[in-house]
Amino acid sequence: METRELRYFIAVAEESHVGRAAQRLGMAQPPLSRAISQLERRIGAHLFVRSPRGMTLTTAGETLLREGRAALAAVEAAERRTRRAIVAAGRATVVLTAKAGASSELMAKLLDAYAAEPDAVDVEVVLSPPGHQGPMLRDGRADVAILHQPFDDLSGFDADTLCVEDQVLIVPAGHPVSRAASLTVAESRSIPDLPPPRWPRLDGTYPDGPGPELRDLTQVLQLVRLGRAAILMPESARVNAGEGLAVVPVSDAPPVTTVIAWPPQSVSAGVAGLVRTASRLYASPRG
Amino acid sequence: METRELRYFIAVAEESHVGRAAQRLGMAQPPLSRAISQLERRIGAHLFVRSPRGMTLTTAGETLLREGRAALAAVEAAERRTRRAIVAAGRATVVLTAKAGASSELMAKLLDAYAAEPDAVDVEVVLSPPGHQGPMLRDGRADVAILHQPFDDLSGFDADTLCVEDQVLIVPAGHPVSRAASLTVAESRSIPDLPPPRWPRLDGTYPDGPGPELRDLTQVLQLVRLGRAAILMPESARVNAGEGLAVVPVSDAPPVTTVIAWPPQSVSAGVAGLVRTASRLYASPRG
DNA sequence: GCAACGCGATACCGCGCCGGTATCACGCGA
DNA sequence: TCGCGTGATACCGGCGCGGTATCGCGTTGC
Repeated sequence: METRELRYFIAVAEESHVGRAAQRLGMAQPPLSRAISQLERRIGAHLFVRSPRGMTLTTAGETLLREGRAALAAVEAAERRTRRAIVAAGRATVVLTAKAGASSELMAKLLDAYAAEPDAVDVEVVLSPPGHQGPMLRDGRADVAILHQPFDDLSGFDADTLCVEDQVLIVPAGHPVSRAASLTVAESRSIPDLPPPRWPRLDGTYPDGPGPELRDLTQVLQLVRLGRAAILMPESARVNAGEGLAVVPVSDAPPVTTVIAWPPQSVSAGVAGLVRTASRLYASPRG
Repeated sequence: METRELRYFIAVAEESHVGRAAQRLGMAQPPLSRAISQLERRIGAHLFVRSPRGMTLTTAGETLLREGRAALAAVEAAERRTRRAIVAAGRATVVLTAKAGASSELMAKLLDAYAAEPDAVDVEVVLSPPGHQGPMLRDGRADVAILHQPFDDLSGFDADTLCVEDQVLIVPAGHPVSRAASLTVAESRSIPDLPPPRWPRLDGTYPDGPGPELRDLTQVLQLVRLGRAAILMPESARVNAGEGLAVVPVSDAPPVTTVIAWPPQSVSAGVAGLVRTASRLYASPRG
């Protein structure tokens, strides 16, 4: 199977409509229709059931969609990382991605310690909204990531645990809720004038809701200070908090585990060194 | 990048020689040469350094070889699993692979328990030599596997622990070594007339050495009875041992952990059910 | 009940790309 | 210096991809 066929199949499967898929792929409908038929003939299975309303996946088709997405991501990851492996000024580079604004103290310590290593390579840090790190690691935009359990999906990655923390609700100082002894997660989500902020989805759009649209931690702390939002965060965020903020314990919030994760088939010297440094600093290997 | 290009690249990288790679691919040398040049131009990096002795990988090339092998395996896995997902007689099938002959009691229990589930699908069991299970899971010849730490590479798989056992050396009854109170691994490998057996590599060939060539546990136990070999195995193998065999503890052999493993992007209903049953029976999830 | 619409499939065509043969350029060893 | 082995280039033929035009068919609307 060629990646071209896989791309075509995924487009049709996602659109459930050959015409729209063709449009998305920038081609005409008939060749796409034919390509899908050829793929079905080569695989030896019907991938879609045709109806006058469009195309629906069969069981085999669902399998190919699930597996094919991962496979296509792997191919694109291989290409991206190869392109990035071109030695720039005699020195390779590693791309590390993390939640924007979070765990800044931990990351500063890690990067400083790694930079002091004799064989350290340059580390490019890419900060992105929560939940975007896993996909970046999977499709090769990053080589190594700081992830957070239980929020991020670690499946397919190797990982070392860096730290475990409880979560607290950060609210504007002086707000009535700041005097509460403790809250539940459900309560923290339904404070009338302090809606939880909204983070962008993978495609960059935002879910509906009353909360403000955000991209990083600086923005959210500013909004909390302005009395426009409340946010559930690991305790360590308190050190960045400063004036104008108060902290309320949340009784039933799960503890959050910060890990350093990497795709196992992608251990360049840079990634290995970075992980080794992290393990040395935080010493509690897992994977 | 197309999988055709990836296959060509991997062949040339592995052969370090365009001509031999072309022969292996069943094509002439010039188009392969051109395809590699095109790939390099499209990626924007030199993947090989050309010498009059052949082709050597650059750093970028090494990255593409490492990542590309995994990516190609993922594509082939997608295709194989799709082909297998064709509903056969109204019933899907799951392929489970395990070391030939080993852990038969555990597997029998697992398969019986699963077959009793209301929504169980057919399970095809594929027994293969030690070390072949991981690759089969990676390239889609199997959906779920019984693996053994620390021998098998679990990276990229999700897994649940089933049991942990110590290892013992199985020797012919009456052999002088059977009267030893305990041995080290090094000692167990160097008993003059009882060489460790040889298992096939992934390509089916055997490493050099004095020991007999084997493919499954039945063969090895027979050979041990005949006084031709000694083998290091988990304790549970004793139950299959029967007459003519003796067991010697091995002091420094690492304990072996039996796990059920599966590729995270490939959780069909059958795999999920099988894993659920295994966890229920052995209850010690690992992630 | 019939016409119009929307869906995917088919027919046909042209061109680009892939793979083939023949040959070249070049470094190395005899 | 010549021959050998390496990969690269030149050129050609055919397959396959993608394009336009059109069909078959089921659904929907009046």
